[in-house]
Amino acid sequence: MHSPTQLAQIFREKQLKLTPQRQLLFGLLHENKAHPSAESLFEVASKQMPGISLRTVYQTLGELAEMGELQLVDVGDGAKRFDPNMGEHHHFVCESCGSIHDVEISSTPKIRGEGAGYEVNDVGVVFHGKCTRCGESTKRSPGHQAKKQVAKTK
Amino acid sequence: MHSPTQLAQIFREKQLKLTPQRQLLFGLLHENKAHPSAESLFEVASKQMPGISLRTVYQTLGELAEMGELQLVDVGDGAKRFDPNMGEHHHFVCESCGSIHDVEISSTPKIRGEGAGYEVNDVGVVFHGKCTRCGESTKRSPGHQAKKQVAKTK
DNA sequence: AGCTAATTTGCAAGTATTGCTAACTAACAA
DNA sequence: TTGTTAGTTAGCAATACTTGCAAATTAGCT
Repeated sequence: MHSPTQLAQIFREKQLKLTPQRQLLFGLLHENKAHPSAESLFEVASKQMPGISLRTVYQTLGELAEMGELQLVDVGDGAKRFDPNMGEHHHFVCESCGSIHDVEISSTPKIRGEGAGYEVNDVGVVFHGKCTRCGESTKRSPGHQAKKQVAKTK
Repeated sequence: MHSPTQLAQIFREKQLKLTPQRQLLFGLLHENKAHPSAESLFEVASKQMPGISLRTVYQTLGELAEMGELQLVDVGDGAKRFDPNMGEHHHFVCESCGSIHDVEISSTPKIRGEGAGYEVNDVGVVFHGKCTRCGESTKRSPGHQAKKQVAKTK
């Protein structure tokens, strides 16, 4: 996604207000490689702006996604993740610690078989497995993080 | 997944009971290429066995998935889908009518970049776009089905 | 027919997300 | 600086999907 400064510009042009809530979120999302969920972003945002509403976080994330500034990532664990990296890439999810990493694949897969003729607008590839750290610790502890990131929220 | 007859055998061996509910579901799932959600299966099952509980459908689907008889497919539309086709394949979701089709891709993508070293256990590829029928009707109606299959439930 | 562990059910509860609306405020104008 | 107002925020209710729980039922065996 664009930098907070650029986003400010874009918002102004669209007659959208530059509220402190939005500015905070712009900053938190910028270059964020953690693939946060609305909830986890809310937690971080709350520290810097106590009282900010989870509803606002959802709202803003939704707007940014609609504007093409964020990519929605669904790794199948319930909550949607938001990724500011709009470049073509896919995701690796560690089934041990829940961390999500950007990955590049040799080439975006092409559909074959079954009649073809589909008009493909988007391809999502999600790998599940163990990340480097969790893979190593297999014979020691069952993962370096006690809980999956996802569970953190509750 | 195995045929209803084979499943019966497998269940017996595991001391699991062959209830009419299970038998019905075995039959409904066998060779089912519709990628049904628990709800949609429940609707169909209810016609043949009024009174069957949605809870039972969830229960049974969960058991079969755990036994490796069904594949869980998440296309990011809220409900999980169940696919008896355990062969290696991926999915195409029509963003117009919501239908899901099995697709084969030239080769399962391999991870490159970012340190690599991941232990990959599963790769899920989901294509989003327009299916043949919806692609055709683009200039006529907004899709051949009024509602997305998903919405059907509510 | 009787026993019992497995199963089914209904309902409450949990999680993630959106709809609605009243209160609030950024941005612009006077 | 103050006023105006359209755009925003925040809180809560409501929805959608799924699971936990406990009581009632039943398949499969003796």
